[in-house]
Amino acid sequence: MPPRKLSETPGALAKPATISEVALLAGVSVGTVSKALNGRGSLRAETRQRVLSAAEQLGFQPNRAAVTLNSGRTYTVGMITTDTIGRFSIPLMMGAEDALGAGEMSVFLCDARDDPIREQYYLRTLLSRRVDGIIVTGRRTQARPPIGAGLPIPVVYAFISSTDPEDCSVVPDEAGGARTAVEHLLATGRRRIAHITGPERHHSATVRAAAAAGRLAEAGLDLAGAPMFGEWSEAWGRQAVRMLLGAGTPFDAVFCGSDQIARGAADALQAAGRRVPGDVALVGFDNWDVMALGCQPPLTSVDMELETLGRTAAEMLLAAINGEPSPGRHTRPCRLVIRDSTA
Amino acid sequence: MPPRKLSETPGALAKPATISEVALLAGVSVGTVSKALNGRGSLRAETRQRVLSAAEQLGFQPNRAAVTLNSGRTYTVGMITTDTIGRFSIPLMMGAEDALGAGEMSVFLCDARDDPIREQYYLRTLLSRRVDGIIVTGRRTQARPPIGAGLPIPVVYAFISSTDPEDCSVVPDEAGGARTAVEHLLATGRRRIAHITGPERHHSATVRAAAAAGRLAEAGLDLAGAPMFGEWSEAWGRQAVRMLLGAGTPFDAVFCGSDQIARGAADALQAAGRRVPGDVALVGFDNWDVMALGCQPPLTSVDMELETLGRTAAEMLLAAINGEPSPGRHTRPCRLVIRDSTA
DNA sequence: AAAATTTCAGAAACCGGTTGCCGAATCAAG
DNA sequence: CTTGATTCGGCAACCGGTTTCTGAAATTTT
Repeated sequence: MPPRKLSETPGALAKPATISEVALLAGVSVGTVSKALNGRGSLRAETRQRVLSAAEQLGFQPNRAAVTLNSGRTYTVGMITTDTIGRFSIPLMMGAEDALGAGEMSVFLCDARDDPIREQYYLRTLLSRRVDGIIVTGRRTQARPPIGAGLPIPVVYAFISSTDPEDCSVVPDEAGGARTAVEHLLATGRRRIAHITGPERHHSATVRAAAAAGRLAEAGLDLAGAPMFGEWSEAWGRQAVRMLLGAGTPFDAVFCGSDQIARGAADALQAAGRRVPGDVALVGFDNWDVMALGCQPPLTSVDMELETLGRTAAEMLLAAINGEPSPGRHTRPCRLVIRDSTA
Repeated sequence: MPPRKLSETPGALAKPATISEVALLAGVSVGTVSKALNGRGSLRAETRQRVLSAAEQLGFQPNRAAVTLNSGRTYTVGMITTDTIGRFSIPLMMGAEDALGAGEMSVFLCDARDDPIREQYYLRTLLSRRVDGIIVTGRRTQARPPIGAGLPIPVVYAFISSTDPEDCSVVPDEAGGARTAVEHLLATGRRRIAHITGPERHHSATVRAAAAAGRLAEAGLDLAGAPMFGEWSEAWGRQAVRMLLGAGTPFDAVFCGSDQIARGAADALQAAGRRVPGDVALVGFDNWDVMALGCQPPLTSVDMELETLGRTAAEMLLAAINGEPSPGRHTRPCRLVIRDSTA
């Protein structure tokens, strides 16, 4: 039998075949077709085969709307990114989409763009479409109010988390990542470690700074100078290093709150004649390939394993849909990727 | 009336209300409810109001599967990214999602990951879900074979294009962008312009290189040396500049095929003691903010306006769904963003 | 050969909405 | 007061599948 085309009339917009057309062609009733295609009931092997080839001949694909109407299941989930789709959302989404696709689930993409009105609009849309569940993601790990109360379907927060401790959230262990970074610097013999990071109002910045200082304290050490809060930009990395050099504080390593900051720091250090990693070791955060690899030398960095995080969130959502919820906040470890900037 | 919750029993997974529950509460038949909510038929104002408040009280949202079943419309489109979701796909997707959301359409996200099998799987899934249309995107502008023949629904290619000239494709005018870049360099007095770009097998690289050389020829000039094909990386940008300097070819500007290459070039130029833009002006391509703004000095760059491109593709798809297809290849202009690297 | 059992496929209800048609109630005209 | 026109809401078919129930035909048992 030759491979079937999706339509007998290429170029024309043919209507998809329905089950009754298959029934007609096979000379049976629609109920029989349904049983044959789904392996239900008891049918003669010859009948089943006749139905199967009729279905194949017509390129029959069951109308999911009709299936949904009986089963109540849509095999569909919504993914809401509370802020704009960006660098952090992508690996999350890819991991989630991959895990959901393997479970035969399709994903509705909703970009709320930091607008609560858009967010509620999307929520209503998804509920009207009777999605089986919802994944909420965002650019920041900060906790946020639940997207809705008493929803008829399970919700999982990924990267971002919900302020309701009963909600299921999957977040990276940023504190653990920061501790690992500091441990690595200590292990390579550094003792005067400075910290340059993002805005103090950002949860990630304060958590990482506190964890870094905490790990140093365990070793009987302090940060070289106070943590330097600024922005998540290369320009701030450059500026902070110049301030550090100007202040005369001795330091042999800088742990940065992001790879962008670290890259700016690397540039400013080299401009000032300090060698990396000879004079100063450098650790970044995010393991963003274009930054970490584009930097000279390539950056050691903390990877939050966002794709795994997204996958985990999706798996938890699937479990919740199947009646096995995982309430509460779940942290997942970060991974230190060692490159030349600390070699 | 107090604002309604989505459910009367927060915490529990309440089933969504159906139209017959609304009918029961309002004391009318389901047909009447449908007419009241959709403004059809002729109803007494009092009856309509009674139905509306009953619906609101129950938080009624019509089951889209049921609506789909009799209208045949799903108000849903599929978006297939042929390769991994990345830097180029994101603005495209955001633009498309925005335009579609305004048209009350929901978007299915499908990441084919460069795998033809995944691609066909997603295509079948989308057809089974009876999406109203499909947008195909990809990382490269290169033409690709149509995703399917004789499909029952319209398809629009965005950024990427189809080899079938009858298919609707929306692509950036890369050649025009390259010409504009060269024109800008000429206008600022540069005459010896080198070109560093990506792999020769990439459509984008050859098109841009040819357009740049063509525009120079119109001015009676040649490129400074042959176009340098390599990779889309900073490392290649650095290496190519060193080669250029080593060869002794005089040049006062470099037009780069990407912002990453341009940034590498900037670093290598400065390391060799050439000032940007004093000695050498630099133009990138893509206008990728983190690269163009992180670079010192900030990069002049060609913006392909991908978000607009995505929006246009979505609008063409909506038109096609409404019976007004726009067959053929549609190019959209690029925009030159001028910054300090050519000031 | 008649009765009991098993096999297999069709009829019909159902999921949750939409819509055309029809009849009851209301009102104006004769 | 009867007739005719109009308003308004219910009934039922329909969209495209799934599933239960039922009964005819085929098979086995006595």
